[in-house]
Amino acid sequence: MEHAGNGRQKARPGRLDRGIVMRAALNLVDEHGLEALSMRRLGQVLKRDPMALYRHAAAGRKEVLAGIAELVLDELQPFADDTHWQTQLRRIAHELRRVCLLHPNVVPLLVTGPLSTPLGLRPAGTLKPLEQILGILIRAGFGPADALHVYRTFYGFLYGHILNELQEYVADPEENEALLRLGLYRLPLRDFPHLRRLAPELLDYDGSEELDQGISILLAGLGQQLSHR
Amino acid sequence: MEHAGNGRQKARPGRLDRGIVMRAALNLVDEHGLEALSMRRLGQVLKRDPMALYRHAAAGRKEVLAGIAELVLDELQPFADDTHWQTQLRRIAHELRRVCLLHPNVVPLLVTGPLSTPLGLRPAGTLKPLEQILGILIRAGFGPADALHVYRTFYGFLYGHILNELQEYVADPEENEALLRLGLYRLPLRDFPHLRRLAPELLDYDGSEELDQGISILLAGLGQQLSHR
DNA sequence: GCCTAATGTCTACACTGTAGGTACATTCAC
DNA sequence: GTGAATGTACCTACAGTGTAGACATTAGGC
Repeated sequence: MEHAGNGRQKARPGRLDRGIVMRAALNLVDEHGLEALSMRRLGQVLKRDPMALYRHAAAGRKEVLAGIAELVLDELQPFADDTHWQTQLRRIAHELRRVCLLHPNVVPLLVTGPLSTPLGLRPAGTLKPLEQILGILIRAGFGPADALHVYRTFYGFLYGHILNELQEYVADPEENEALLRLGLYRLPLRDFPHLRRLAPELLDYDGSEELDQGISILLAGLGQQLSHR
Repeated sequence: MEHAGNGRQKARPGRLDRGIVMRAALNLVDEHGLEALSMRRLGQVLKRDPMALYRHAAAGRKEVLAGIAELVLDELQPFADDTHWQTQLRRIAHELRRVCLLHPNVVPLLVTGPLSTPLGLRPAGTLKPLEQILGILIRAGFGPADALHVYRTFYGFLYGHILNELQEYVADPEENEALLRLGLYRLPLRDFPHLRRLAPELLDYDGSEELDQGISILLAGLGQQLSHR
Protein backbone atom coordinates (compact mmCIF):
# COMPACT_ATOMS: atom_id res chain seq x y z
CA MET A 1 0.00 0.00 0.00
CA GLU A 2 2.29 2.72 1.28
CA HIS A 3 5.89 1.80 0.53
CA ALA A 4 7.32 4.85 -1.13
CA GLY A 5 10.25 3.01 -2.67
CA ASN A 6 12.93 5.55 -2.05
CA GLY A 7 15.76 4.96 -4.45
CA ARG A 8 18.74 4.78 -2.13
CA GLN A 9 20.59 1.66 -1.27
CA LYS A 10 19.16 0.69 2.07
CA ALA A 11 15.79 0.08 0.52
CA ARG A 12 15.10 -3.12 2.41
CA PRO A 13 12.21 -1.91 4.47
CA GLY A 14 11.80 1.29 2.49
CA ARG A 15 13.21 4.29 4.15
CA LEU A 16 11.03 5.80 6.81
CA ASP A 17 9.97 9.39 6.98
CA ARG A 18 7.49 11.46 8.85
CA GLY A 19 4.90 11.48 6.11
CA ILE A 20 4.83 7.73 5.76
CA VAL A 21 4.52 7.25 9.49
CA MET A 22 1.70 9.74 9.79
CA ARG A 23 -0.22 8.25 6.91
CA ALA A 24 0.10 4.81 8.40
CA ALA A 25 -1.08 6.16 11.71
CA LEU A 26 -4.08 7.77 10.06
CA ASN A 27 -4.96 4.51 8.35
CA LEU A 28 -4.75 2.71 11.63
CA VAL A 29 -7.02 5.20 13.36
CA ASP A 30 -9.50 5.21 10.49
CA GLU A 31 -9.82 1.47 10.56
CA HIS A 32 -9.51 0.58 14.20
CA GLY A 33 -10.17 3.73 16.17
CA LEU A 34 -8.09 6.05 18.24
CA GLU A 35 -7.42 3.54 20.97
CA ALA A 36 -5.77 1.17 18.55
CA LEU A 37 -3.03 3.66 17.85
CA SER A 38 -0.02 2.71 19.90
CA MET A 39 3.59 3.21 19.03
CA ARG A 40 4.18 -0.50 19.15
CA ARG A 41 1.33 -1.34 16.86
CA LEU A 42 2.31 1.43 14.52
CA GLY A 43 5.77 -0.02 14.37
CA GLN A 44 4.26 -3.41 13.66
CA VAL A 45 2.27 -2.07 10.73
CA LEU A 46 5.37 -0.43 9.32
CA LYS A 47 7.48 -3.49 10.12
CA ARG A 48 9.86 -1.39 12.08
CA ASP A 49 11.09 -1.30 15.57
CA PRO A 50 8.75 0.93 17.56
CA MET A 51 11.72 2.93 18.73
CA ALA A 52 12.60 3.81 15.17
CA LEU A 53 9.51 5.99 15.04
CA TYR A 54 10.94 8.18 17.74
CA ARG A 55 13.95 8.92 15.66
CA HIS A 56 12.19 9.71 12.44
CA ALA A 57 8.71 10.84 12.97
CA ALA A 58 7.71 12.07 16.34
CA ALA A 59 8.82 12.74 19.85
CA GLY A 60 5.98 10.68 21.20
CA ARG A 61 2.45 9.51 20.80
CA LYS A 62 1.01 12.95 21.29
CA GLU A 63 2.93 14.27 18.38
CA VAL A 64 1.66 11.46 16.21
CA LEU A 65 -1.88 12.37 17.15
CA ALA A 66 -1.24 16.00 16.31
CA GLY A 67 0.25 14.91 13.02
CA ILE A 68 -2.85 12.91 12.17
CA ALA A 69 -5.08 15.87 12.82
CA GLU A 70 -2.94 18.04 10.61
CA LEU A 71 -3.03 15.45 7.88
CA VAL A 72 -6.79 15.35 7.91
CA LEU A 73 -7.09 19.11 7.79
CA ASP A 74 -4.77 19.11 4.81
CA GLU A 75 -7.41 17.18 2.91
CA LEU A 76 -9.58 20.26 2.86
CA GLN A 77 -9.79 21.43 -0.70
CA PRO A 78 -9.34 25.10 -1.42
CA PHE A 79 -11.89 27.18 -3.24
CA ALA A 80 -11.97 29.99 -5.68
CA ASP A 81 -13.32 32.90 -3.67
CA ASP A 82 -15.29 34.62 -6.35
CA THR A 83 -18.85 33.81 -5.36
CA HIS A 84 -21.09 35.41 -2.78
CA TRP A 85 -19.73 35.24 0.72
CA GLN A 86 -22.69 33.25 1.91
CA THR A 87 -22.23 30.54 -0.66
CA GLN A 88 -18.55 30.47 0.21
CA LEU A 89 -19.29 29.86 3.86
CA ARG A 90 -21.73 27.17 2.88
CA ARG A 91 -19.12 25.46 0.76
CA ILE A 92 -16.53 25.61 3.48
CA ALA A 93 -18.97 24.06 5.90
CA HIS A 94 -19.80 21.20 3.60
CA GLU A 95 -16.17 20.64 2.80
CA LEU A 96 -15.24 20.36 6.46
CA ARG A 97 -18.19 18.05 6.99
CA ARG A 98 -17.08 15.88 4.10
CA VAL A 99 -13.58 15.46 5.43
CA CYS A 100 -14.78 14.79 8.94
CA LEU A 101 -17.15 12.09 7.81
CA LEU A 102 -14.28 10.47 5.96
CA HIS A 103 -12.34 10.27 9.22
CA PRO A 104 -14.88 10.12 12.01
CA ASN A 105 -12.41 8.61 14.44
CA VAL A 106 -10.17 11.61 14.09
CA VAL A 107 -12.84 14.18 14.86
CA PRO A 108 -12.30 14.03 18.62
CA LEU A 109 -8.72 15.00 17.93
CA LEU A 110 -9.78 17.90 15.76
CA VAL A 111 -12.15 19.37 18.29
CA THR A 112 -10.22 18.74 21.47
CA GLY A 113 -6.71 18.41 20.16
CA PRO A 114 -5.84 22.09 19.98
CA LEU A 115 -7.07 22.50 23.54
CA SER A 116 -4.33 24.12 25.54
CA THR A 117 -2.25 24.64 22.43
CA PRO A 118 -2.25 28.41 22.30
CA LEU A 119 -3.38 29.79 19.01
CA GLY A 120 -0.03 31.27 18.24
CA LEU A 121 1.71 27.92 18.37
CA ARG A 122 -0.59 25.93 16.18
CA PRO A 123 0.71 24.72 12.87
CA ALA A 124 0.09 27.11 10.03
CA GLY A 125 -2.12 24.59 8.27
CA THR A 126 -4.58 24.75 11.13
CA LEU A 127 -4.77 28.51 10.93
CA LYS A 128 -5.45 28.73 7.22
CA PRO A 129 -9.21 28.24 7.46
CA LEU A 130 -9.32 30.97 10.07
CA GLU A 131 -7.50 33.41 7.84
CA GLN A 132 -9.61 32.41 4.87
CA ILE A 133 -12.89 32.98 6.61
CA LEU A 134 -11.72 36.26 8.06
CA GLY A 135 -10.95 37.38 4.54
CA ILE A 136 -14.34 36.36 3.26
CA LEU A 137 -16.15 38.17 6.04
CA ILE A 138 -14.10 41.34 5.80
CA ARG A 139 -14.63 41.52 2.08
CA ALA A 140 -18.33 40.99 2.75
CA GLY A 141 -18.40 44.18 4.78
CA PHE A 142 -17.79 43.10 8.35
CA GLY A 143 -15.31 45.03 10.40
CA PRO A 144 -12.23 43.02 11.38
CA ALA A 145 -13.29 42.62 15.00
CA ASP A 146 -16.80 41.58 14.00
CA ALA A 147 -15.37 39.20 11.47
CA LEU A 148 -13.54 37.49 14.29
CA HIS A 149 -16.72 37.11 16.32
CA VAL A 150 -18.60 35.82 13.34
CA TYR A 151 -15.85 33.38 12.56
CA ARG A 152 -16.06 31.99 16.04
CA THR A 153 -19.80 31.66 15.87
CA PHE A 154 -19.62 30.04 12.49
CA TYR A 155 -16.86 27.60 13.28
CA GLY A 156 -18.29 26.83 16.64
CA PHE A 157 -21.56 25.94 15.05
CA LEU A 158 -19.79 23.90 12.42
CA TYR A 159 -17.89 21.75 14.86
CA GLY A 160 -20.97 21.43 16.97
CA HIS A 161 -22.96 20.20 14.03
CA ILE A 162 -20.36 17.67 13.09
CA LEU A 163 -20.23 16.28 16.60
CA ASN A 164 -24.00 16.10 16.59
CA GLU A 165 -24.08 14.32 13.30
CA LEU A 166 -21.50 11.79 14.35
CA GLN A 167 -23.60 11.01 17.37
CA GLU A 168 -26.67 10.57 15.29
CA TYR A 169 -24.91 8.40 12.82
CA VAL A 170 -24.86 4.74 13.64
CA ALA A 171 -23.42 2.02 11.55
CA ASP A 172 -26.43 -0.21 11.04
CA PRO A 173 -29.70 1.68 10.50
CA GLU A 174 -31.91 -1.30 11.24
CA GLU A 175 -30.28 -1.96 14.52
CA ASN A 176 -30.49 1.74 15.11
CA GLU A 177 -34.23 1.70 14.65
CA ALA A 178 -34.70 -1.19 17.03
CA LEU A 179 -32.49 0.37 19.63
CA LEU A 180 -34.15 3.71 19.33
CA ARG A 181 -37.62 2.31 19.80
CA LEU A 182 -36.55 0.18 22.69
CA GLY A 183 -34.75 3.08 24.25
CA LEU A 184 -37.47 5.61 23.83
CA TYR A 185 -40.21 3.39 25.16
CA ARG A 186 -38.15 2.90 28.23
CA LEU A 187 -38.51 6.59 28.98
CA PRO A 188 -41.56 7.54 31.02
CA LEU A 189 -44.13 9.18 28.76
CA ARG A 190 -45.01 11.80 31.31
CA ASP A 191 -41.42 13.08 31.50
CA PHE A 192 -40.52 12.79 27.84
CA PRO A 193 -43.66 13.47 25.81
CA HIS A 194 -42.03 15.38 22.98
CA LEU A 195 -39.07 13.13 22.62
CA ARG A 196 -41.21 10.05 22.32
CA ARG A 197 -43.44 11.65 19.78
CA LEU A 198 -40.45 12.51 17.63
CA ALA A 199 -39.22 8.95 17.18
CA PRO A 200 -39.92 8.84 13.43
CA GLU A 201 -38.18 12.15 12.82
CA LEU A 202 -35.20 11.00 14.83
CA LEU A 203 -34.81 8.07 12.52
CA ASP A 204 -34.37 9.75 9.20
CA TYR A 205 -31.53 12.12 9.78
CA ASP A 206 -30.02 13.90 6.82
CA GLY A 207 -26.80 15.51 7.97
CA SER A 208 -26.23 17.57 4.88
CA GLU A 209 -29.75 18.95 4.96
CA GLU A 210 -29.46 19.59 8.67
CA LEU A 211 -26.22 21.46 8.19
CA ASP A 212 -27.77 23.57 5.46
CA GLN A 213 -30.69 24.49 7.64
CA GLY A 214 -28.44 25.50 10.48
CA ILE A 215 -26.33 27.63 8.22
CA SER A 216 -29.44 29.25 6.82
CA ILE A 217 -30.47 30.25 10.30
CA LEU A 218 -27.02 31.58 11.00
CA LEU A 219 -26.82 33.49 7.75
CA ALA A 220 -30.24 35.00 8.24
CA GLY A 221 -29.09 36.24 11.62
CA LEU A 222 -25.82 37.47 10.21
CA GLY A 223 -27.48 39.30 7.37
CA GLN A 224 -29.65 41.08 9.84
CA GLN A 225 -26.69 42.04 11.99
CA LEU A 226 -24.87 43.31 8.92
CA SER A 227 -27.74 45.50 7.78
CA HIS A 228 -28.35 46.93 11.22
CA ARG A 229 -25.12 48.85 11.35
CA MET B 1 -12.69 14.76 52.13
CA GLU B 2 -15.29 12.29 50.97
CA HIS B 3 -15.62 9.63 53.62
CA ALA B 4 -19.36 9.16 54.01
CA GLY B 5 -19.14 7.48 57.40
CA ASN B 6 -21.77 4.84 56.91
CA GLY B 7 -22.88 3.52 60.26
CA ARG B 8 -22.46 -0.22 59.85
CA GLN B 9 -19.78 -2.22 61.52
CA LYS B 10 -17.15 -2.59 58.84
CA ALA B 11 -16.67 1.13 58.76
CA ARG B 12 -12.90 1.02 58.65
CA PRO B 13 -12.45 2.47 55.23
CA GLY B 14 -16.01 3.78 55.01
CA ARG B 15 -18.25 1.73 52.87
CA LEU B 16 -17.89 2.23 49.16
CA ASP B 17 -20.65 3.06 46.76
CA ARG B 18 -21.00 4.20 43.22
CA GLY B 19 -21.61 7.81 44.12
CA ILE B 20 -18.50 8.11 46.20
CA VAL B 21 -16.38 6.48 43.56
CA MET B 22 -17.73 8.71 40.82
CA ARG B 23 -17.21 11.86 42.83
CA ALA B 24 -13.66 10.86 43.61
CA ALA B 25 -13.09 10.18 39.94
CA LEU B 26 -14.48 13.58 39.02
CA ASN B 27 -12.19 15.25 41.54
CA LEU B 28 -9.25 13.44 40.10
CA VAL B 29 -10.07 14.48 36.57
CA ASP B 30 -10.75 18.06 37.57
CA GLU B 31 -7.42 18.36 39.27
CA HIS B 32 -5.11 16.26 37.16
CA GLY B 33 -6.79 15.77 33.83
CA LEU B 34 -8.41 12.89 32.04
CA GLU B 35 -5.19 10.98 31.61
CA ALA B 36 -4.62 10.83 35.32
CA LEU B 37 -7.75 8.78 35.81
CA SER B 38 -6.75 5.17 36.12
CA MET B 39 -8.45 2.50 38.12
CA ARG B 40 -5.35 2.00 40.15
CA ARG B 41 -4.92 5.62 40.99
CA LEU B 42 -8.60 5.92 41.78
CA GLY B 43 -8.26 3.03 44.16
CA GLN B 44 -5.28 4.73 45.71
CA VAL B 45 -7.23 7.92 46.32
CA LEU B 46 -10.03 5.94 47.93
CA LYS B 47 -7.55 3.78 49.81
CA ARG B 48 -9.06 0.66 48.39
CA ASP B 49 -7.92 -2.16 46.26
CA PRO B 50 -8.41 -1.20 42.63
CA MET B 51 -10.39 -4.36 42.11
CA ALA B 52 -12.91 -3.29 44.70
CA LEU B 53 -14.08 -0.60 42.30
CA TYR B 54 -15.14 -3.21 39.83
CA ARG B 55 -17.46 -4.73 42.36
CA HIS B 56 -19.07 -1.59 43.61
CA ALA B 57 -18.99 1.06 41.04
CA ALA B 58 -18.34 0.17 37.49
CA ALA B 59 -17.63 -2.57 35.04
CA GLY B 60 -14.55 -0.79 33.84
CA ARG B 61 -12.84 2.44 33.15
CA LYS B 62 -15.24 3.39 30.39
CA GLU B 63 -18.14 3.21 32.74
CA VAL B 64 -16.34 5.46 35.18
CA LEU B 65 -15.86 8.00 32.44
CA ALA B 66 -19.51 7.82 31.52
CA GLY B 67 -20.39 8.23 35.17
CA ILE B 68 -18.28 11.36 35.41
CA ALA B 69 -20.00 12.90 32.43
CA GLU B 70 -23.39 12.15 33.93
CA LEU B 71 -22.32 13.65 37.22
CA VAL B 72 -21.30 16.88 35.57
CA LEU B 73 -24.53 17.13 33.63
CA ASP B 74 -26.41 16.66 36.86
CA GLU B 75 -24.94 19.91 38.07
CA LEU B 76 -27.09 21.76 35.57
CA GLN B 77 -29.62 23.72 37.53
CA PRO B 78 -33.22 23.63 36.40
CA PHE B 79 -35.22 26.71 35.51
CA ALA B 80 -38.70 27.95 35.86
CA ASP B 81 -39.99 28.04 32.31
CA ASP B 82 -42.19 31.06 32.53
CA THR B 83 -40.18 33.64 30.65
CA HIS B 84 -39.89 34.24 26.94
CA TRP B 85 -38.52 31.28 25.04
CA GLN B 86 -35.54 33.28 23.85
CA THR B 87 -34.46 34.23 27.33
CA GLN B 88 -34.91 30.62 28.35
CA LEU B 89 -32.58 29.43 25.63
CA ARG B 90 -30.10 32.07 26.63
CA ARG B 91 -30.20 30.92 30.23
CA ILE B 92 -29.75 27.30 29.29
CA ALA B 93 -26.75 28.22 27.21
CA HIS B 94 -25.10 30.16 29.99
CA GLU B 95 -25.84 27.44 32.47
CA LEU B 96 -24.20 24.80 30.33
CA ARG B 97 -21.26 27.10 29.79
CA ARG B 98 -20.95 27.66 33.51
CA VAL B 99 -20.84 23.97 34.31
CA CYS B 100 -18.40 23.23 31.52
CA LEU B 101 -16.00 25.91 32.68
CA LEU B 102 -16.12 24.39 36.13
CA HIS B 103 -14.98 21.07 34.69
CA PRO B 104 -13.00 21.84 31.56
CA ASN B 105 -11.22 18.51 31.64
CA VAL B 106 -14.52 16.71 31.37
CA VAL B 107 -15.73 18.57 28.31
CA PRO B 108 -14.08 16.20 25.85
CA LEU B 109 -16.11 13.45 27.48
CA LEU B 110 -19.29 15.41 27.14
CA VAL B 111 -18.87 16.15 23.47
CA THR B 112 -17.40 12.88 22.30
CA GLY B 113 -18.59 10.52 24.99
CA PRO B 114 -22.05 9.83 23.64
CA LEU B 115 -20.49 9.06 20.27
CA SER B 116 -21.65 5.64 19.25
CA THR B 117 -24.01 5.44 22.17
CA PRO B 118 -27.32 5.43 20.34
CA LEU B 119 -29.68 8.06 21.56
CA GLY B 120 -32.12 5.53 22.87
CA LEU B 121 -29.63 4.01 25.23
CA ARG B 122 -28.31 7.15 26.85
CA PRO B 123 -29.08 7.71 30.48
CA ALA B 124 -32.24 9.65 31.09
CA GLY B 125 -30.31 12.48 32.70
CA THR B 126 -28.56 13.14 29.41
CA LEU B 127 -31.84 13.36 27.55
CA LYS B 128 -33.50 15.81 29.86
CA PRO B 129 -32.06 18.93 28.27
CA LEU B 130 -33.22 17.68 24.91
CA GLU B 131 -36.76 17.19 26.13
CA GLN B 132 -36.69 20.52 27.89
CA ILE B 133 -35.62 22.47 24.85
CA LEU B 134 -38.09 20.66 22.64
CA GLY B 135 -40.81 21.77 25.02
CA ILE B 136 -39.68 25.36 24.97
CA LEU B 137 -39.56 25.47 21.21
CA ILE B 138 -42.88 23.78 20.68
CA ARG B 139 -44.57 26.12 23.12
CA ALA B 140 -42.92 28.97 21.23
CA GLY B 141 -44.74 27.94 18.11
CA PHE B 142 -42.37 25.63 16.27
CA GLY B 143 -43.71 22.41 14.90
CA PRO B 144 -42.30 19.30 16.55
CA ALA B 145 -40.10 18.40 13.60
CA ASP B 146 -38.80 21.93 13.30
CA ALA B 147 -38.21 22.03 17.01
CA LEU B 148 -35.93 19.05 16.60
CA HIS B 149 -33.94 20.77 13.88
CA VAL B 150 -33.68 23.93 15.90
CA TYR B 151 -32.59 21.99 18.94
CA ARG B 152 -29.81 20.43 16.98
CA THR B 153 -28.68 23.75 15.62
CA PHE B 154 -28.82 25.33 19.03
CA TYR B 155 -27.03 22.59 20.89
CA GLY B 156 -24.52 22.14 18.15
CA PHE B 157 -23.67 25.79 18.34
CA LEU B 158 -23.51 25.61 22.09
CA TYR B 159 -21.04 22.78 22.23
CA GLY B 160 -19.08 24.38 19.47
CA HIS B 161 -18.83 27.60 21.37
CA ILE B 162 -17.69 25.88 24.51
CA LEU B 163 -14.97 24.01 22.67
CA ASN B 164 -13.90 27.27 21.11
CA GLU B 165 -13.80 29.02 24.41
CA LEU B 166 -11.78 26.31 26.06
CA GLN B 167 -9.26 26.60 23.29
CA GLU B 168 -9.03 30.32 23.68
CA TYR B 169 -8.68 30.07 27.40
CA VAL B 170 -5.17 29.64 28.66
CA ALA B 171 -4.08 29.47 32.23
CA ASP B 172 -1.70 32.36 32.40
CA PRO B 173 -2.80 35.43 30.43
CA GLU B 174 0.66 37.02 30.40
CA GLU B 175 2.29 33.99 29.01
CA ASN B 176 -0.58 33.82 26.62
CA GLU B 177 0.15 37.26 25.30
CA ALA B 178 3.81 36.55 24.80
CA LEU B 179 3.08 33.28 23.06
CA LEU B 180 0.48 34.81 20.84
CA ARG B 181 2.74 37.60 19.68
CA LEU B 182 5.58 35.25 19.11
CA GLY B 183 3.34 32.86 17.29
CA LEU B 184 1.64 35.38 15.10
CA TYR B 185 4.82 37.10 14.01
CA ARG B 186 6.10 33.76 12.93
CA LEU B 187 3.33 33.64 10.32
CA PRO B 188 4.17 35.21 6.99
CA LEU B 189 2.38 38.52 6.67
CA ARG B 190 1.47 37.96 3.06
CA ASP B 191 -0.42 34.73 3.88
CA PHE B 192 -2.02 35.84 7.14
CA PRO B 193 -2.73 39.55 6.91
CA HIS B 194 -6.05 39.57 8.73
CA LEU B 195 -4.99 37.23 11.47
CA ARG B 196 -1.92 39.28 12.29
CA ARG B 197 -3.88 42.48 12.36
CA LEU B 198 -6.32 40.97 14.86
CA ALA B 199 -3.77 40.18 17.55
CA PRO B 200 -5.17 42.69 20.05
CA GLU B 201 -8.71 41.46 19.60
CA LEU B 202 -7.55 37.88 20.01
CA LEU B 203 -6.16 38.76 23.39
CA ASP B 204 -9.18 40.04 25.17
CA TYR B 205 -11.67 37.28 24.81
CA ASP B 206 -14.89 37.42 26.78
CA GLY B 207 -16.54 34.04 26.54
CA SER B 208 -19.83 35.07 28.03
CA GLU B 209 -20.12 38.05 25.71
CA GLU B 210 -19.10 35.92 22.77
CA LEU B 211 -21.72 33.35 23.62
CA ASP B 212 -24.37 36.01 23.88
CA GLN B 213 -23.49 37.44 20.51
CA GLY B 214 -23.65 34.04 18.89
CA ILE B 215 -27.00 33.33 20.42
CA SER B 216 -28.27 36.68 19.27
CA ILE B 217 -27.34 35.81 15.73
CA LEU B 218 -29.01 32.43 16.06
CA LEU B 219 -32.14 33.88 17.58
CA ALA B 220 -32.41 36.56 14.95
CA GLY B 221 -32.26 33.86 12.33
CA LEU B 222 -34.75 31.70 14.20
CA GLY B 223 -37.19 34.53 14.64
CA GLN B 224 -37.07 35.17 10.95
CA GLN B 225 -37.67 31.50 10.16
CA LEU B 226 -40.54 31.44 12.61
CA SER B 227 -42.28 34.46 11.09
CA HIS B 228 -41.84 33.23 7.53
CA ARG B 229 -44.23 30.34 7.83
C1' DG C 1 41.99 3.56 5.55
C1' DC C 2 39.54 6.05 9.68
C1' DC C 3 36.38 9.28 12.38
C1' DT C 4 31.93 11.16 13.18
C1' DA C 5 27.28 11.23 13.09
C1' DA C 6 23.14 9.21 12.05
C1' DT C 7 20.25 5.38 12.29
C1' DG C 8 18.51 0.79 13.80
C1' DT C 9 17.69 -2.49 17.56
C1' DC C 10 17.27 -4.30 22.17
C1' DT C 11 16.45 -4.10 27.03
C1' DA C 12 14.32 -2.29 30.91
C1' DC C 13 11.18 0.39 33.89
C1' DA C 14 7.14 1.97 35.49
C1' DC C 15 2.81 2.10 34.29
C1' DT C 16 -2.09 0.53 32.47
C1' DG C 17 -6.99 -2.46 32.50
C1' DT C 18 -8.81 -6.35 34.11
C1' DA C 19 -9.58 -11.82 34.32
C1' DG C 20 -9.23 -15.32 37.76
C1' DG C 21 -8.57 -17.34 42.20
C1' DT C 22 -8.70 -17.46 47.18
C1' DA C 23 -9.69 -16.09 51.95
C1' DC C 24 -12.80 -13.86 54.81
C1' DA C 25 -17.40 -11.82 56.49
C1' DT C 26 -22.04 -11.51 56.66
C1' DT C 27 -26.53 -13.07 56.10
C1' DC C 28 -30.21 -16.24 55.96
C1' DA C 29 -32.83 -20.84 56.52
C1' DC C 30 -33.57 -23.92 59.59
C1' DG D 1 -27.31 -22.58 67.77
C1' DT D 2 -25.35 -24.81 62.80
C1' DG D 3 -24.75 -24.95 57.81
C1' DA D 4 -25.10 -23.17 53.48
C1' DA D 5 -25.10 -19.38 50.54
C1' DT D 6 -23.88 -15.25 49.30
C1' DG D 7 -21.33 -11.18 49.03
C1' DT D 8 -16.94 -8.78 49.74
C1' DA D 9 -11.89 -7.94 49.88
C1' DC D 10 -7.58 -8.79 48.41
C1' DC D 11 -3.90 -10.79 45.62
C1' DT D 12 -1.64 -12.43 41.70
C1' DA D 13 -0.89 -12.61 36.98
C1' DC D 14 -1.11 -11.45 32.06
C1' DA D 15 -0.86 -8.85 28.19
C1' DG D 16 -0.53 -4.49 26.95
C1' DT D 17 1.30 0.62 27.04
C1' DG D 18 4.99 4.93 26.41
C1' DT D 19 9.51 5.84 26.36
C1' DA D 20 14.49 6.42 28.50
C1' DG D 21 19.00 4.60 27.82
C1' DA D 22 22.59 1.63 26.09
C1' DC D 23 24.44 -0.80 22.30
C1' DA D 24 25.37 -2.24 17.33
C1' DT D 25 25.33 -1.11 12.86
C1' DT D 26 25.67 1.71 9.05
C1' DA D 27 26.56 5.92 5.99
C1' DG D 28 29.12 9.78 4.65
C1' DG D 29 33.21 12.77 4.53
C1' DC D 30 38.09 13.07 4.16
